[in-house]
Amino acid sequence: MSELRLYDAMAREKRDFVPADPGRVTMYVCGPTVYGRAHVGNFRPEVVFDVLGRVLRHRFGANALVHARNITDVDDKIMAAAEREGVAPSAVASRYEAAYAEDAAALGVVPPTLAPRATEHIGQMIALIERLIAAGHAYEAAGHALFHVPSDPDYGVLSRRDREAMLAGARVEVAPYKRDPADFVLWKPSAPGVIGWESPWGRGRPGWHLECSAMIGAHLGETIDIHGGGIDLQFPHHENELAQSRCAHRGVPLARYWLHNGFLNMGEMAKMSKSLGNVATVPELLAAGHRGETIRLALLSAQYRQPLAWTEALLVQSKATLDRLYRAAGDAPSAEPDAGVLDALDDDLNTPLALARLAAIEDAGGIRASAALLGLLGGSADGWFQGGAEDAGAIEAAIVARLDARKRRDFAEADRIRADLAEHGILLEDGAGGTTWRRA
RNA sequence: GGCCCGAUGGCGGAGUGGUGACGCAGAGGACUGCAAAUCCUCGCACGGGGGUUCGAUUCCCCCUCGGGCCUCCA
Repeated sequence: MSELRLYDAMAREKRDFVPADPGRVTMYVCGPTVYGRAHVGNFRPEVVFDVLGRVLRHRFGANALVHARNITDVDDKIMAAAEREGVAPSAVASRYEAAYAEDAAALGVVPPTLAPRATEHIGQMIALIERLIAAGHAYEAAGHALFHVPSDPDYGVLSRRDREAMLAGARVEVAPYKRDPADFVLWKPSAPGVIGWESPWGRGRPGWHLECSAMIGAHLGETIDIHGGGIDLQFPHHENELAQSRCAHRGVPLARYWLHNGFLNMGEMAKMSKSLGNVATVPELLAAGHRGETIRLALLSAQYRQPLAWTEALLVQSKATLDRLYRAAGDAPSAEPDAGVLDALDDDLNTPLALARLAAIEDAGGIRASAALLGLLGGSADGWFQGGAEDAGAIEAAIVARLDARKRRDFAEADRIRADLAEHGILLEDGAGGTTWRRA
């Protein structure tokens, strides 16, 4: 077996993946702020780290992985949405948390081991701030608690930001109560009537970066193996998270490997969406006739760090690829995964190469087992080709009528029946064992 | 403006200092009443300009274009 190698943003190179404890591999991926329906791009990390989870379980054992993905359920955008709708922020949060789970499930994502919510860890967050203040890394000012960036000589190691350049390019006015322009909020005051919790610094709510540090500490430990998220989160979110945790934990690093997925390039879709006044969400894509597994394959068609051009054509192509794979896999039970596919995934999750090798596998059981590492081909071939079609009985009847016509050599009638079915999205195939049908 | 990443055939996308995977689409053939599926064959692409080198798509520099970040966007 080859070594699993992952590109670590901290080292800026691929490194052999060696967990601190092979019996308990810990992975934390930044999850959604639940203020609205997430679009497909939001699910790239979800699918990518789901594949990584599958690879890790294959390598270290089915129960060896602890995979946490947070839900940010307190945030100004949630409050704004609640305000608009005249409902409680918790109502907005729980609605979109459910929607997120539903969309992720449609893409074949295994629910993470843990899905902690920010609002359920306020106590831990307050305790973390107190530790930071006691250690001289944070201070209180005007009802806020702030992290003092100059107190941390290692600040910036992850994103390698040049402090001067950062300040020069700052687009946002510096709040007057900050001791240093780079200081960031750990806790901020809540006005009466809006969501908030009592704290040593008055009634308020946590800053964005704090929850991840607190929940990682509470559920996974001081140092985790893998920390993941979108490339946009590298700075400031992960940098700040890292600084908070390291400073609160005597300099112990927060994560051993930092992974960031690239963005979907929404060029064409964005244009399409713009004219429709919305963005491409999973339910919209499903309603347009694309299946979750098709969307999943499309999301895996580029290596996760690369940008991926997201287009309608990509979905059409992904569907055709699945047709072929399901046909090749048939009803074979899962066997052993292919070494070539494993090697490709071991090389920093090279999913396009894995897909290429998957296409070359001869043995059906090997196809299924290998596809399972990618979270594909989870269903039966019949389910893929015929599932969801309405009125299978009528289709069967039409097939019988067509066979009868063919026996009479009335090919005009036979072709008319076939064309009629095709108009309803049903394709016929005359094989050696008789005529079968499938959805277009 | 600063920092960072990307640019490969019609499309998606691997990979590499020395004859450029794979998939989808397309073309031709076999098969079929005709199709579909399957099998065989084919298309000969590394953004532009310099440089290093015996040789660059691969390394270096510049340019162009696209994307990300620059305090709460996956």
